[in-house]
Amino acid sequence: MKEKVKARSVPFSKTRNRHANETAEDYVEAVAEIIEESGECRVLDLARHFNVSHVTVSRIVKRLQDQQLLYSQPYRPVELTPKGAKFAKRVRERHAVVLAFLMALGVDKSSAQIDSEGIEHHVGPKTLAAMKRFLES
Amino acid sequence: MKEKVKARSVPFSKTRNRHANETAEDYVEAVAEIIEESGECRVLDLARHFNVSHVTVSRIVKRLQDQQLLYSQPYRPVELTPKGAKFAKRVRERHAVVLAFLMALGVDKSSAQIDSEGIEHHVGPKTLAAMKRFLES
DNA sequence: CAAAAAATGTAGCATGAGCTACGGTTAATG
DNA sequence: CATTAACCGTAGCTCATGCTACATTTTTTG
Repeated sequence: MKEKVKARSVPFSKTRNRHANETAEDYVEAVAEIIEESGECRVLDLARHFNVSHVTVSRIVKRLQDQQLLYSQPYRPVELTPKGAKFAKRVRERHAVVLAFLMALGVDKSSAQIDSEGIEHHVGPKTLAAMKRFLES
Repeated sequence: MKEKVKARSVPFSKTRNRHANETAEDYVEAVAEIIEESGECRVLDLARHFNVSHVTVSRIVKRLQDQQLLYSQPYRPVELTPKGAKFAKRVRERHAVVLAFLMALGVDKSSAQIDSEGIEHHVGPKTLAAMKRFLES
């Protein structure tokens, strides 16, 4: 007889959850950019953006909709909820700071673009502030 | 009327593989540190280090052994293969540079330690070189 | 406006990383 | 030296992210 599965006690320190949060940041950021560039964001736009199948995208969109970051209806474009738009704004600003910072450090644009996309998720408030100070000097 | 959104010139690598590689970096680095500090590295040392169950550790150790980065026998300490030792050296040096760099930027030690552990995995050769130049000036 | 093309959705599978429960080994110690 | 404690392995579950194959809906077009 199997026992009942107990509830998780510490949900957010673990790698799996951290990665899921990074995915949320990436998707919300991409949705905001694609809407800004082309007026609307389709599932396939995201699939091409992340170089991933549309299936992967639509499952993640569903989860982010459950988290009230995105909104979409079947066969319709993906939109940002107000919560998602605020989240996207923060993420995009942080990304812009990291990118500008790396270039100011002397990293070429191409490398800076690649590295900033990985680094941005791990830049805490203190580090972000330090990068801003550096950019202003 | 919407325009096509083209895929990024340097697309995201597949997230799952990226994460697996980060895990390899983290584990190899931790094994090297633990051996240096206490003479040997047990599965439970790693479990405590990453705040994870021993089951998770032993599965990952098994995979890294298949990749010839680690070596272990049942109920025995985990060791680095020659390949793993070289890998660990590179990873630890990069980590040290990132940590020193953040502190030199003015980030407090505690924040720098936390952020450097996330950032290190995404610091490419060009960015690493730029950080080293900064540290020397 | 019907047929073809494009876009999405669903089913079902793989792998990585997390867990608990349980059992087997090794090391400590009374 | 027999127990106990610590350590480790295996079974079997969840969830997140990948996929292909196939079904459905929307859009384009002949």
